[in-house]
Formats: sequence, structure tokens, C-alpha cells
Amino acid sequence: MNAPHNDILPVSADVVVFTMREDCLSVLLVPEGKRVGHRWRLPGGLIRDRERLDRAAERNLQRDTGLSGVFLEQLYTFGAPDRVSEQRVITVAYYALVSALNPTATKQMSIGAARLFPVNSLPVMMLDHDAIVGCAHRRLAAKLEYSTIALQFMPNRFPLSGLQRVYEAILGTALDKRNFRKRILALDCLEETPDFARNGRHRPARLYRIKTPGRVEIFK
Amino acid sequence: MNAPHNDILPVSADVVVFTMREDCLSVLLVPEGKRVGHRWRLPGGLIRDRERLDRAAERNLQRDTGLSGVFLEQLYTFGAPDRVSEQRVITVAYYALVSALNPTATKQMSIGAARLFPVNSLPVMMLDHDAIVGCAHRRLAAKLEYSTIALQFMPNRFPLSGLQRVYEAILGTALDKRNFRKRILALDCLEETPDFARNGRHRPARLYRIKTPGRVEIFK
DNA sequence: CAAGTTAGTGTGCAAGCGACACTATGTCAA
DNA sequence: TTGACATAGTGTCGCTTGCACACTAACTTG
Repeated sequence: MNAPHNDILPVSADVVVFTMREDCLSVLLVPEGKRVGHRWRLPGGLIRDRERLDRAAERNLQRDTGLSGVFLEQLYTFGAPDRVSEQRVITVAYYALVSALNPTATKQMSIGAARLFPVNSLPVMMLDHDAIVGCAHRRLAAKLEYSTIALQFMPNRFPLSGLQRVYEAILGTALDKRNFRKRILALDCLEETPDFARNGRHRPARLYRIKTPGRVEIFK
Repeated sequence: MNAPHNDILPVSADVVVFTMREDCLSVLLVPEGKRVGHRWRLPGGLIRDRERLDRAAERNLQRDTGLSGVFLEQLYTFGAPDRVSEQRVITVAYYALVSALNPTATKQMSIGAARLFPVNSLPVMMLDHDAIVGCAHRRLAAKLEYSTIALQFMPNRFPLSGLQRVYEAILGTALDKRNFRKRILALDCLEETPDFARNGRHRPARLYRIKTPGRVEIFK
């Protein structure tokens, strides 16, 4: 019996995976079908009976893209019935942040048919997935102001200018270098390493490391 | 066939209704059953096929409590399977704010078996409904800082001291009168009326009115 | 060694925030 | 009528915070 029982609905957990590619905030999408001219969709899929919501998001993300062990937070639940053609689906949307230079994640992401798209030039997407991406982008930008969430994009060691480029890519605006450094260092969430990044014909940049990796601090 | 189909789940929309009673932030609950010693639960119920999520919240809220036309926002979606005894239910939680002196709402609320409980002395509740109320309370307190959401609790005309008591009840802390008035008036969301509240043996208080009722401003 | 490129640093001003105490105006009771 | 009581209403000062703003440092490469 495939027809939905009354008041019992399919529920999917879909994930907006953000990562930084070439200083551009990008989203990981998977093809909706195999034909040419297909649309794209968020990685995700149906939640199983007796499965935790966040576990369902992780599982479907791994199935669709190979990614696992990433930072994941619930975003919003979408469920307007007019969003669908045939079968109504409720979507519990999550967003994930992936470090750009995480080799494991990068390898995982490049395995399947998934592709990265810059958030400012997204392809045609299934259902209301474009609205979900927009919602996630706004949430992410808002969280920059009162949390250390942007550190999730950073590799183990990085220069402050790299972090600044992350902020600028998400916010879509340029930031003053001095004010940015003052503000970030005042958070007391980074510490100097003895090392420097030597690349390019210019002065090397001090590398920093996150004091408590994997932990997102909220400050009001 | 009542057993759930695989990957098809019951989804409920439940509502945390906040209102102010006797200067105390309170939540509207309905009895889980009719026996003595029953637990209490949030008003809410299953989402129907082809029904918008927020419409389902409104419909179930009206059915359980008689309330309608209130301020309603999505809170979070809860769905750990261990939260349940028999049947796993996913809950899309909403929160609603009701003006204390709204006679229509007050009348509606007093019709059924629903009862108001101060948020600091809640009864034993079904499933994880206590966690949902806690989550809603934290969200509400956070929104006081960057929005005019508290005005949803106020009647048509009210003194500033009344609004201050709302803030204090939600935050659980006392606020300085002069700083509070400065801050609220600086938002430019209220305007004086020519009238005063004359109650009690003391100086009457100027009554204010909301410039754009029904509209919650966000200021970052 | 000159040109090019990014790293790194401090100050001053304006706005906002919190601490803080007294006068004003009504009611009510003696 | 007057005194006691209760809440309304008002301004300043110091501190912190946010923002604008320009130059020197250090490396690479030709």
C-alpha cells in the first residue's frame, strides 16, 4: 500500500551544505534525475520510523554525497502543500558547514554526482529548495554577528585574512581589516601558532588555530 | 490499516501559547485525558494531508482551546523517537503570543478544559512538551533583545510600566525604569495617546499605543 | 635591487548602555 | 484639609563599543 494514510505523511530531512570554494560561499547539490536538463536538489531524503531527525539528515547526506561528520544544525521546517506536484512532503531542513580545505570532505564530495554551486548563481532547483537555501544563507549571515560559527569553515591552521574572506563571502560586503582583527581576537577563541603561511610574493601571514575546535560559542 | 507505513509518519503541529496573567508569563495547556492524575499537553494535533503547517497549528489550537487569530511563529521541530511510548510522532512546534487583556481571547481560552499555568510552575506534561516550552521561552526572551515582539502581549492602549512588567516577567529580572523607557521610546514604535490610566491611589500613567499594530519589527 | 603584493598595526570620535535619586500627581483615610 | 502612600516620570555622567581611517613590514620575483 503506497497511498498515504490520512494524517500520516512523508517527512524528509534535507541539508543545505555550505562550503567555501575560491572565496565564494557555495552549496552542494545533487541532480534530481539522470536526464539532461534535469533540475538539482538538496541532498536529503525520507525520515525512517524510529529515526532521530538529525540522524536522518546525516544518513541521507552521506548517501547522497558521501559527506559525514560535518557541523549540522536544524534550520526550519517547510511544508506548504502547494510546493509539490504530486505527493506532499514535509521537509525538515538542516544546514551544514564544511571546511574548505578538509581533504576528507573534499574527497567525499567529489565522489558522487554532487556538485558545488556558488550561492549567487544557483541552478534551477526542485520544489522550494531555492527558498530553503535562501533561508539558510540568511540564518548563517545572522549567526556571524553573535557566534563563532564561521570557524567551522576553517582548516586546522589559517591566517586571519582567510577568516575575513569567509565573513566577506557570507555577508557579501567588504570589511575593514583592522576592525575585523580587533573584533575576532577580542573573542578570545583563537590562539597564535608559531608558524606562518608562506605563499605568494608577499609577507607571510601568522597562522592561528581554534582554541576549542568543534565548539560554536554564542555570545549575546 | 493503522500501522504506519514505512517512511510515512504522523506529524503534529503543537503550539506554546504564552500570555501574561497577573504579571506572570503563563502557558496554556490542555488535559491529556479525562482521568484524575492525568498529564497536561500543548494544544495541537496531527497535520492533514495537503494542509499548510501553520494552518494546521491554527486549526488544532482553535479546536483545543478556542483561540484564533493570534500571533504565531514556528519554533523548532522535535522528533527523537525515544520521546514516545508507542507511536513515534514528529512535532513541528509553534509559539503564540496572546494579549492579556484581549477579551475575545480571554473568553475563548476560558471555554474549554484548557488552563493557564505560570511558566515557572508547570505541571507534569506529556512526552517532551516541557522541553518544548523551555525552548519557546528561551526563544521569546532572546527576541526581546532585537525585536518588538513583546508588544504582542499588550492591549490597544497601555502604560509603559505595563510593558516593562512584561519584559521583566519574560526575562526574570528587574529592569531600570529610566533606561527601559529611553530604550523603548527610542525604537519609535509607540505613540502617546491623550489619555491616562487612573487606577489606584497614585499618579495616573500616560497611555501609549502601538504605531503599527500586528507588525513585529526586527532590528539588528 | 626595484616592483609588487599581502600582513600587520593604533587613534579618535560618536553612539549606546548602564548606574543612579528625586520630584509629580493622584487616592484615600483620618 | 491634610498627611500618608503609591506609582509616574525625568537627566546626567562615565564607560564601552563600533567605525572610519593610512601607513609600514616582509616576503617573492624578475
